[in-house]
Order: sequence, then structure tokens, then C-alpha cells
Amino acid sequence: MSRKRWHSVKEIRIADVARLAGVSTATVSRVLSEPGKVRQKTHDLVMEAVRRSGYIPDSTARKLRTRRTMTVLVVAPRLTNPVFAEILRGVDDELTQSGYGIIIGNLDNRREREARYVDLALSRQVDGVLLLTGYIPADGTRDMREGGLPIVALCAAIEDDAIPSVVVQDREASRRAVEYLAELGHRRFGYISGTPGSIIEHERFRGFCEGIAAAGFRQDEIVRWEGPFVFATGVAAAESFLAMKDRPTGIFAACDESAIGFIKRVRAERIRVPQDVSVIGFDGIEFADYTEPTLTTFRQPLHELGCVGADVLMKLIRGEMTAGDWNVRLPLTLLERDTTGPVLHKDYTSLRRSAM
Amino acid sequence: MSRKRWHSVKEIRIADVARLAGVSTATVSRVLSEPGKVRQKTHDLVMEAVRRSGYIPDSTARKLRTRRTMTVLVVAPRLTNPVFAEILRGVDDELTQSGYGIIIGNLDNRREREARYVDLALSRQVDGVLLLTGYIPADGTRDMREGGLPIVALCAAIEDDAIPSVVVQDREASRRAVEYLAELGHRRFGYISGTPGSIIEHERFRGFCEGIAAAGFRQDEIVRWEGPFVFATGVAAAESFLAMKDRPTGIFAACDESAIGFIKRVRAERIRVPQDVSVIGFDGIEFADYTEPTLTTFRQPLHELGCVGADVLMKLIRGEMTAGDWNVRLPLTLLERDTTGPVLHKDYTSLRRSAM
DNA sequence: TCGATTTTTGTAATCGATTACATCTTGAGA
DNA sequence: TCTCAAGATGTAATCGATTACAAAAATCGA
Repeated sequence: MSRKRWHSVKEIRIADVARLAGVSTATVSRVLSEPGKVRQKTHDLVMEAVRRSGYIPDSTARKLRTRRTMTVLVVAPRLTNPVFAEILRGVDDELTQSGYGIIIGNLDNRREREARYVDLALSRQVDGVLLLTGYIPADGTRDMREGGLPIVALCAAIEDDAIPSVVVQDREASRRAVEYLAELGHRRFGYISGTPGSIIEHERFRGFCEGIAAAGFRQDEIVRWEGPFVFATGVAAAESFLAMKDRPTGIFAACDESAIGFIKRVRAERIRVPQDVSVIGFDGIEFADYTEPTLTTFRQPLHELGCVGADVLMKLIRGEMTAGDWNVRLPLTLLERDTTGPVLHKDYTSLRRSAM
Repeated sequence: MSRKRWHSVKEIRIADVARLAGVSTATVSRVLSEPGKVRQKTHDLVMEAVRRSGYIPDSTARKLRTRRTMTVLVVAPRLTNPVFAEILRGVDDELTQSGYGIIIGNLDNRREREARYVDLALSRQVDGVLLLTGYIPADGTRDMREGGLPIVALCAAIEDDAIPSVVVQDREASRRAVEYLAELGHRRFGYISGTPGSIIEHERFRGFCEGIAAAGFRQDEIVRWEGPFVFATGVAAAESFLAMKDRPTGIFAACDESAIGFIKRVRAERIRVPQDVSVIGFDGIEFADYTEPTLTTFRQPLHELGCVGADVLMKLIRGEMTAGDWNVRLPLTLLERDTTGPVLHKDYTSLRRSAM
């Protein structure tokens, strides 16, 4: 009753328009969805009736009949991370062209929320799913796949070969990061991780280790700090770093935010970047252009990632391709900026001591 | 036909479950949506059939019949702005409790996209709308309101008294910003605007002007730089600032991002913050905690804003309140940090010259 | 045990569009 | 003018759930 009030102003159905135009509902429907199927004269008559009545089709009824929702679900681990916001822009730009809408599933870093979105997808509220998260469990994705839902994984290839993926070359870039630091003369390395358990983190760490090996260093010489993809992880890493005696001089962070957190914290203790410690980030978020010093990092083609991912999903939905035989791996760009530099002293800690 | 393939694996309808359990569809429906209305024995029977068949109700059909979509539309001007991401978290947290889902309408700073979301709302795809944007035209909101849709405005009171709003005290805070700068001894002020035409910008500038007047300064003594709520606006303002002869010493930016852009740019020219110029931002985004120096700014209660806004919308949808007689204005907190300080010299430009 | 009442379950209408199929127009060609 | 195919339009079934109403079953008191 109270709800009724909200819908009381306009309640025009297709039948009303049909009556107004003196035609059948079928004709009205055709005018609105199959242009060219009706005679010009009738068409105009109907359009006039639509205009006059202010009729807007009920999309729910349409969806029920056509079995198409014209909506896709995008599951992201966290919205406040600019990386996802940027990818989302790409997705949005692409989907809009096909007339599709987006429902955002924000996990907010809480994995237990996944179930909700699996349900949502399985109850046929969407025509497809775009996974920006790296750790949806094989279970959920399997359910969706078996439910017959097109899925595309962005950001990280899910451990499920039947799902097409569009990802960046995380591993290659991470390897390159070490190589770059080594070229600058660094010999002791630190790694600030991303969300433990996420595939992205896994890939980046793996690339880092490969780089260490390739540069001829021993695995046990590296320091690894764990934490999610947030500023605080970098701060915590810095605390640990500051307490060390034999500090690494080349730090690779699995995301820009933790790199920035790290730098902020160590600079507060008068440690200079890059003279005392070099830091290289990952992602290339816009913030990284405005930190001081400007962060050296890998720029992800985020917008492109979103566009390509959405495009693949559209093809899947339209049945223009089969799942499983489609994988894209986009390259990253190393932005050489001001938080990395050559090693100046073998042991700057002793230098600092004398300076104090 | 190709579409069919995607739905071929599971096609279990409520009738199938009913047959399997040896009851009518009505009973199955009741078990699933009106617990306690069926006998325990029947209930178990049905649940077993549901479990065995893997039945998941078709939400579209349910929506059509119940006339409730259990979804709300949230229109945001731009997703990459962390302010909106944070508000969205609050909205999400609140709506989830009521079992509601979210469709995000991202304008991406392009006003012409509004029409799309007005259509979406009017075609009954959502039960309500949350407006995070400050500039949806009166037209669109009027259409929605007349279409009988509950709407709540966040971030800025729309020029439409019939719409409830939950906002922060933009004007008061902006006035306080000037007061604060004046207390520090500043006499020449600069204002970096937000997106022209947005109500938020309008309010903040108005507060700024009120502050100027209250502190006893003349309106024509202030400098105003225009641009959207992005980093680049601050950078552009800095360029202009650097080219000035008689520079202001107290700068108020309508958002943190432009404040940060400004600071980054002027520091590149060896202008010291806050010794040479004080800057105060607005929003209190997380990144502002990590800039160097740490930004002085107003912290918005973003999460709370989202929660309260969602709560009001829920009440509207449930008919527990009437539109128009509900307005909330949340206070902001001034974070006194390191980009503001007392005026050191009347004319630092001459000082700099002699130092060079 | 019986009837009245309450509880549980079933039947069928309904939500508002789309669309298969049937029917009616139209226009070209004979 | 008539025939026939092509094109336009109408009728009614359909999508898959919910729910008003009816009917049946269970419960209770006398």
C-alpha cells in the first residue's frame, strides 16, 4: 500500500499505448524493438502515442520474456583501489556501446562476500560475469560456468583453463623490476607483498623470485613483508625495515600503495629515497605521479584491460566464440622515475650513524 | 540458438521442484519466501527437492510479479575519485543488510550520460536512486520523482526541496578554512575550484567567500582558479600561481586532489610548503595522509554519509517516511597537518630572488 | 464423534512485455 | 479485374515466479 504510492503517478503499460494508437500490443512492441518491421504510417501513430503517454517499457517484463538481462556483473576485490576504478571505466566504456549495464560486486576485501555474487549470477540477473578479483574460489567459478554463464577473468588467470582471461604480464614485469634494481647495483632486496592468497600476488612474487635467480642471487637473501594491497602494508614493512640491521637497498612493492606507504614512513626517519633505498612500485596509479619523489613503477594498461575484457565477454555472450581458447596478456611499461637510483654506499646505516 | 547453449546445463524451474517434492508450485514458493507458513514435514520435503535439483529461483520472474527489484541505482560523477568509492562502501554495507543490490551509474564526469541512468530508473529496474552527483539536472530528478521513484541526494542538496538529502557541512567547513588561514596570518588568498556547475563546488566557494568577508577582507583580493575535481586542476592552478607577481600565501582547494597537484607543482620550483605558501584541502582522502608534507584538510565522514544516505533511502522505499521532510547535515573535521603554517615573510618572492 | 475453527495446501490468475502463428492488406503481374 | 506472394498486423501463448482465493486437512472443544 505504501509502496503503491510510489508507483501511482505513471502506470502506463503497453496495452494503454496500443489502445491510444488504435493498434495491438504486438505492433507497439515491434515499433519499439524491431524498427522497419512496421509501416511508416503505423510507426508514426505508435510513436506519437508513446510520446503523448510518456510510456517507458518495463524492463523486468522484457527480461523475463527475452531471457536476456542486458547486464553484466563485475566483481572487484575493493573499490577504493584506483586500479579497479580505472579498469571499470574501460569496461563501462565498452559495454555501453553494446547497450549493456553493469552491476558491481564489491568484495571489499572480504572473500566471504563472494557467495552473494555467485548467487546473483546464478539467479539469472546477469548475462555474464567479469572477474577482477584474483581469488574467487574455483568452486564459485565452477558453479557459474556449470550454470552456463559466460565468464571472463581480468587481472589474473583463474586456476581454471576453461575461462578466458585478459591479464597483464605480471610475472615478466616483476622479473624486470629485479633486473632493473640489480642493474643499478643493488644486492640486497626486499619484497612487499599484496593480498596473500590472491593470484596476482602469487604471480608477482613468482616473477620477483625468478628475477632474483636470474640475477644470480640467493633466494634466502631476500626479505619479504606480507599484507594486503593497501598503504598500511607499506608502512608496516617500513617499520620492520627500520628495525633491521642489515637493510636491503632495493625494494619492490607489489602495488603502488604499499610502495608509497613505505616511502612515507622511512622518509619520516630521514632515510633518503633513492639515495639510501630504492623503491619500485607496481600499477602506475595516478597518485604515483604526485608523490615525492615521483614513484618509479610499472604502468598497467588499465583502461585497455577493461575494454578488451568487456569485448571478450560480449563475444562470449553473443556466442561468437567458445570459452577456453582465448587468452590475452598485455604488456606493462616501466616508468623510470625518482624513487630508484644507483647504490651510493655499501652501508649507509653506518654513514647515517656518523652523521647524527 | 547460440544463446541457448549458455542456458542448457541447468534449466530447473519451480514446477520441476514441485513435481520432485510431490507438492504444488505454490508450496515451493512459500517454503522459499515465507518460512513458517508451511508444515515442517512439507518444508523438509521441498528443501530436499531444492537441494537435489540445484534449483535457483529466477529473479527476473520474481521481480515481475512482486514489482520489487531489490536493487538501487547509485549515480556517481566519477569512480576514480576515492571520495565516491568510500561513500559507496558505506552504501553497500547498509544496503546489504536489507538484502538490496547496487547498480552503479558512473557518469565519468560526462553529464550527458545522465539520461541513460534516468531511463534505467524509469524503466523500473531499480526501487530507488541515490544521487552522489551534485549536478543532475532538475529535469532528470523531476522525471524520476514524478515517475514515483524514491530518491535521496548525497553530497549535495539538489535544487529540489522535495528530495531528502544527506550532506556534509561544506559551506561551514570552507568558511572555517579561511578563518584558519587568517589566524595563521595570511592576507592574500587563493581558491582552487571543483567542477564548475556542480552544487558541491558552488557551496564550497560560497563558504570560502563568506569566510573572506567574515575575516574582513575584500572579495576582489582573492584569486580563483577553475577546473574539475582532479589533480590536473591543481597543477594548472600552480602554473598560474607561479607566473604571478603578487602571489597569495593562503590557498584553499575544493578537493584534496587539486591541493596535492598544486603542491607537487610548486615544490618542483623550490617553493616551500608551508613556509612560502600554505595549502588546505578538502575531503580527507586516504592519499592525503601519505603526501609530503602531509596535507592539511577537512575529513569527510564518507562511510557514515553512505550509510545514512542508504538508510534514508530504505525508509523511503519502505514507505516509513515521506520525501521532503528529511535532511541531514554531517559535520567535518579539520585535520591540522603540515601544509599549513604561519606566514613567515611578507614577500617571499624577493627572498627567493636574493637566494638564487 | 462431530462440527467449528484454524492451518496447510492447491488451483489458477497475474505481473507486462515478446513472439509464434494466424489473418488480413497491399501491390505486382497476368 | 483477379491471383498470389510478400508484407503488415492481430490473437493469444509464453516467460517463471507470486499470491488471491478455494479447498482440504488438521486441531480443538464439547
